[in-house]
Amino acid sequence: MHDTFVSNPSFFKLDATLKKIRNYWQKNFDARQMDITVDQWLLIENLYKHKRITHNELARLTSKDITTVSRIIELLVKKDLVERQGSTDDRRKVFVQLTPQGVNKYKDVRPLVLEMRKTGWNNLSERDYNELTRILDVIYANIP
Amino acid sequence: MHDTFVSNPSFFKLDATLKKIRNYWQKNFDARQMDITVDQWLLIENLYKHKRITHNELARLTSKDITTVSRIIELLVKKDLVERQGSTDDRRKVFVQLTPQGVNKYKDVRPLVLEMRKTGWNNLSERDYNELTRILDVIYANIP
DNA sequence: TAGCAATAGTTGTTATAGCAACTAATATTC
DNA sequence: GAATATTAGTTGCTATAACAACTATTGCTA
Repeated sequence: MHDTFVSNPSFFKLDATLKKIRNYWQKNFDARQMDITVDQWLLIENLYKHKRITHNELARLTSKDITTVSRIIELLVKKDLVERQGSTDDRRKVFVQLTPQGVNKYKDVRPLVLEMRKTGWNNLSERDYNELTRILDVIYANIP
Repeated sequence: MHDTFVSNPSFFKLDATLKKIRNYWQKNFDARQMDITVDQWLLIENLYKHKRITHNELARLTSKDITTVSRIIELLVKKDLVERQGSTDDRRKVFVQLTPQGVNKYKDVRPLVLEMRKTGWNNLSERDYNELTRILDVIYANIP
């Protein structure tokens, strides 16, 4: 393995790309008055898909710290997009689900997200997508 | 382009991979009492390479907001790793450079960083590295 | 079954990220 | 050359990230 390869700047490149995507998403959310952040969207997306899950599961699904999830959920509850329900069989658990307004928010934002994903993948093939996925998966698995 | 491709979760995967790398780096920094954060390291690395630059240039080089750079530099100054010098020809500018302790910090941390980069690229080839770089560059360029 | 360990979640603290508003200095333009 | 625009940097604010410490509950085990 070459030294230039070992001392590669991929961390920087990953970080820069992610920041660019995140800023682009946020600017579009703001421009269309969606009144949510990118990470709030990620939680909404998962709640739409999984209907009714705990903070813990949501944290695992989104690769977020449970404290971060707890605080984002708090903001979403304040916006009436999400509601919490204590579990009856295990009273430590708190279930979370979208309110009707939360479901509407999902449906409002979703087309914009698809559009932006398309923009990001412009000039790239499905093979490129598979390559990126494969490489990131290997890196992820390499790290203890 | 397939719908599954358009609705791909690459943002999530990028985010998850970057978090894993960042946490791994931070844990190793902490374990060896390096007393810096990952982003502080990124600034130190750039300051070592460029010797004496302004906040603005540092922000551009690291893809960070200038306010973020300003605050990280503040922390590094408190640790005596970095010193600021007002420019004489343009008194708006502030030049930043490593102190001797800052240079020592770079030399202390550098081998660990190379080791961790190697770990991340385990089971991957130089071709994979070039593919990742290419794909991320295209995504970056796609986004307005 | 009493004591201890593990789990779910919250709160406090520090760091990074980005926007807006601000100061100070320099550049532009009429 | 004076008014205006632009640029470099700081400060205030809100959001996300991660760790530590904490409460409440549940599970395990001697």
